[in-house]
Amino acid sequence: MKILIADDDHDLLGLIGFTLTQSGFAVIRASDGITALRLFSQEGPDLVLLDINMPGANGFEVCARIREQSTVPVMMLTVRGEEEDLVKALELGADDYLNKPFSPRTLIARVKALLRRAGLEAGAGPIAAGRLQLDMDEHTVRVGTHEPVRLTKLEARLLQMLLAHAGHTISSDRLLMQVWGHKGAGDRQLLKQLVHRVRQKIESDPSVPQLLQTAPGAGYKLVVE
Amino acid sequence: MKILIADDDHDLLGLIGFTLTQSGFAVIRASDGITALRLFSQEGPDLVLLDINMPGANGFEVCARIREQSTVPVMMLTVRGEEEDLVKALELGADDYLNKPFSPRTLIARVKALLRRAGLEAGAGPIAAGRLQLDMDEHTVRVGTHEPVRLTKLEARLLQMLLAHAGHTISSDRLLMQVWGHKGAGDRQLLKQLVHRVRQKIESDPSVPQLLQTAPGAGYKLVVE
DNA sequence: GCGATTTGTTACCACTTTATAACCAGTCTG
DNA sequence: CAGACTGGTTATAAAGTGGTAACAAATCGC
Repeated sequence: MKILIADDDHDLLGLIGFTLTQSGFAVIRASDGITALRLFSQEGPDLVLLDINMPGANGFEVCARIREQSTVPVMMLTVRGEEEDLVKALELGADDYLNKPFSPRTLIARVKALLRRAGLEAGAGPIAAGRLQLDMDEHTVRVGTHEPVRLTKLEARLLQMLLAHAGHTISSDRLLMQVWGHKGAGDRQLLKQLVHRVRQKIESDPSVPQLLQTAPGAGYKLVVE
Repeated sequence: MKILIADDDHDLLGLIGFTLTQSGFAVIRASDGITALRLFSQEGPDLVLLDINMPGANGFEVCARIREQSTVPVMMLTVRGEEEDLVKALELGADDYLNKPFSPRTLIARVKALLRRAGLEAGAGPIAAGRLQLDMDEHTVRVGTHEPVRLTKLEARLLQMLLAHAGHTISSDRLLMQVWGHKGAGDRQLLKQLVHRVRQKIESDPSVPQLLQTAPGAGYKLVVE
């Protein structure tokens, strides 16, 4: 599990890096925003820790840029009391924040919680629910005993979200956010299309969905018998 | 999602209550510490907002008592600069704090972030009162052992409000405000219609309401035996 | 760079939900 | 008692939602 840390405070960078390494994470360090963005594209980390005050490009800019291309979990490091910064960060799509100063214990707990929420903790191997088996590595689903079906990136991500909460309805807004990131918020058409395409692939009769059902006015859910 | 607010400043209590209600939370209000603790046991809220300075029992005491029996997320309202208070609150088990004064936008952002962190944002399951079971995720109600009935957004919202204060009459004005927001205020027809439609769905004989009853001249209430 | 795949955009239709209006019966009030 | 008001009902118009198709734009693999 790779984590990118960006902070211009060298001591803090060292401390955070050490703490995370001790807990078994692979750590990538950046001491300014530009470097952070370069390393992000280059390394594709599973989680990003951003200080707001940085030279080069500040935390907001980096967060916004990352959100343009990815839905990776982002945690911001904030200075206690800077309310405006905090709200701005959350609205830009940051998933959580951590007030400085913080204890290593807190850091680990929050990082783990965030990874868990993003459904990334388990890692390898296919996830299953009911008659569905999703393999995120191969980008395939298998329905019952049928042959595995190839999925596109977005289709896989949608199914991942639905599968992670199998049996429960997930709101359209939430799906939009999780699949497309911050930018996609509000565009229902995207979701309509994606659902349509996924149904073509996994339903035996796409016009009468048995697995990926609509909860009118609410969202979609994966039915597991 | 139920939130308990405790603050002795009546104006602030009103503002916070209104803000949260607008965002779809069910709000329980207390203006002193003793009341807060009583309502906590009684209502079992999903998040607690505590002012530190309160008559009865102050925020610290309330927070400590709550922590004896629950791990519910607690957010403290603090006065900027009172570092001592802040540290004490966090040591007592508060999960976050908010400096006064704060904007409604900040409040919402922080409350949501805290709920997210606590892993409560998604399906906290259906809320129940009497023979009614309301599932806000799926937008359905179940009356007794009948099949669940689908609700529209507004219907669900109305029932959420009534259910959150089951057994108590809620004034028409308040319902209008909470379901439609600012703009709907004053239009009784909207509410008449909505009540009518909800009764068609949940009452066995809609012309003789057993559950959603009228309090003439006052408002409506949900009867729980 | 080229063809194939994937993703985004626009449009249309059927259907549901919400808003608006009108009518009726009962109650309250001067 | 008349007139104003309230709440319930019905009918209809306006707005919104979800499914589908066709096509354009972007991206990927070679």
